[in-house]
Amino acid sequence: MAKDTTTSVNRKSDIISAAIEVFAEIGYYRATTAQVAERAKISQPYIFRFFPTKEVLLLTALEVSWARIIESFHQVVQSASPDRLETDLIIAYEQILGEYRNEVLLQMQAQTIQEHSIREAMQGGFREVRQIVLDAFRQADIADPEERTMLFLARGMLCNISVAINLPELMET
Amino acid sequence: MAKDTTTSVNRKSDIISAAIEVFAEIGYYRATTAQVAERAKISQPYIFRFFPTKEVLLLTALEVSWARIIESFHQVVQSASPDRLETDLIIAYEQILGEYRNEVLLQMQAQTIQEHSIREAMQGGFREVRQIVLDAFRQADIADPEERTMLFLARGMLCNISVAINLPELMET
DNA sequence: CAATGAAGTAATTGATCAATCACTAACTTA
DNA sequence: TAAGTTAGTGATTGATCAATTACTTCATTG
Repeated sequence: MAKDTTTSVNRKSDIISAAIEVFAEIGYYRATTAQVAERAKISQPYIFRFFPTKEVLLLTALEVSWARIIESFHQVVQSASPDRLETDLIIAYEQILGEYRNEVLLQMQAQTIQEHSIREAMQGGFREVRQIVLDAFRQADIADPEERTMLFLARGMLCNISVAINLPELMET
Repeated sequence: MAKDTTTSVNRKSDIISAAIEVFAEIGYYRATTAQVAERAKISQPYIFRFFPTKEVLLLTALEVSWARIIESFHQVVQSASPDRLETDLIIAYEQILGEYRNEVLLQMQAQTIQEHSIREAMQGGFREVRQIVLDAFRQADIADPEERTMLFLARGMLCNISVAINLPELMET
């Protein structure tokens, strides 16, 4: 059978992509499942064939966004030379911020969502990213790797805010 | 006339305080005006005698939270010696995070709210805090004041996240 | 071709919520 | 004391939304 280009290969990933966009643009609580469905070009009830609740959809979207950062950092750490390590990690993160801005905006929202499953996903994501960076800094014999890791993450979070509220001077040096 | 301790001196500030708590705990969009009213010990409709909309209430709460940080930083800058400046600013911010955690959580939420008035309040708050710190660093002849200001703000934002998602290792060095 | 199942939707529901309305009770002042 | 003002509430409303139900359409297969 020839591939039908009018039909998506994977409806579930369509819904996740739509949810990332709509949740990021409108806010998780204010966004409606009808808006997600419209973006994914399906009917609103069909979302619930793939996700039992709106919250599980958010959780899945969050996991996708963390996986992208973690995978990207793993690749940098594998291939970068020790003296380019931090620079290349910064470049990788800036690329994610440019190409997957909505995933970062979603993570920012999730920082203040109190639901247990969301909190766990955020803790897990931050913990893993921190560990990857810290291990890489140690491997590269960078001095004071804990502080350098903290400052790397801190700059990243300020960069997020600078993008989110459109205030570039926050990152000026 | 003797002060009636069963009656609040200022209902409006009661409502703002209640809103900061409820919005921070539950999330602005998910929190209801009825919950704010309950916390402020008034009826739900009475909120709308003081604030035309829920959004204006959020805006007012945000302005209160920024004013607290700005005032505190102004005091530190006025009284601190140049070599204690950054340390004292950090102490001041940590005290705010301890005593007025909810105001910081509210600001974190507002970072991803797109409404124009909220966005403006966030830009204005960040701009003013950055300017206070930058001016103080320059006055104290701190080297590379722009970068030091950026790193000061960055550490603050990571500290916010560390508190919000309860992951203290994010700030370990 | 009848039966099965996959893919999808229209219509509905029950709950929730911001905002309004209509009202009362207690003060204040001329 | 009558008239007006301030402080406040109960009841309602119109809109919105997550989730469910009951259905349709179409392709496959025995």
